[in-house]
Amino acid sequence: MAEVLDGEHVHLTADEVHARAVAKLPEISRATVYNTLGELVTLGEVLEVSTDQRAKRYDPNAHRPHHHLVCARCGAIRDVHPSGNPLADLPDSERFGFTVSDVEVTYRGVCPNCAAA
Amino acid sequence: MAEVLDGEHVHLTADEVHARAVAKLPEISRATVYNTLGELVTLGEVLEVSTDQRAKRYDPNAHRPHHHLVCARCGAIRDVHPSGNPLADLPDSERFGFTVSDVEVTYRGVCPNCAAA
DNA sequence: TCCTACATTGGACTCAGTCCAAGTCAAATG
DNA sequence: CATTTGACTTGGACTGAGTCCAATGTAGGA
Repeated sequence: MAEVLDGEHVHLTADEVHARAVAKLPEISRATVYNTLGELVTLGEVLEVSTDQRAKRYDPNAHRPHHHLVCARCGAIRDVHPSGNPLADLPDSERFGFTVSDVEVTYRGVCPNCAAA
Repeated sequence: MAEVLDGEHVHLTADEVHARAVAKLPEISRATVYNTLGELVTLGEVLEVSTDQRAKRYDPNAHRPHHHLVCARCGAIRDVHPSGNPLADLPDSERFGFTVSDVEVTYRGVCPNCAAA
């Protein structure tokens, strides 16, 4: 089942993952897809991305740290590798006692497609 | 109705906003709260924050640019003002033709409360 | 006073995600 | 080989957040 996501450099919703899974295992249920995605997420194999859209998206590219560029109109997502490490930009005085383990940077804008339309 | 959010430096869900609104205008409906929140968002008076939780949260502090520190356990949110400007860290070559207008940085970690528990 | 325009209501609806009892299968055991 | 056990899967019901819309209420203008 993991193969469904593998090699895809796109960011699918759970339903899209389900649709693809069905192509290979016609009997597979949504519950199983959610279970498996959940596992993959806790294993760190896959990343959950919550955009402004309703549905979460799943990012198979969990191994290379990267950020996301989201189109505010159509919701398209691109991976992006900025320079700089925003974690370093957060001084202790701004941590309020939190144990900060992760940063997630989301750039918002309008993609070329939507800008043209 | 805007007053409900005003002065609150917390990040309420729409339902919490509704609950507070009811305290002042007992007849107010959820639909109205969503309408008003939507307007405030497009006016730029209020910020929508999507965490990993299911419900979006609304941030009344839209005027000072800031980022968020989210507790992965309890979902608590704190405003945070890091140094540095991550927009500048995104070279043109990583913009893929997008018109990038905004960055949103979310630090994830565990808050002191949850760490203690 | 009556009309019109518009915001508000409440309730039905959608959609993503979760839950759970029942079913299925395969490996382990007798 | 037959049976038990345990883990995985199923499908369908359920929940919670958000949206939609027809009906109602209200304010202001003629």
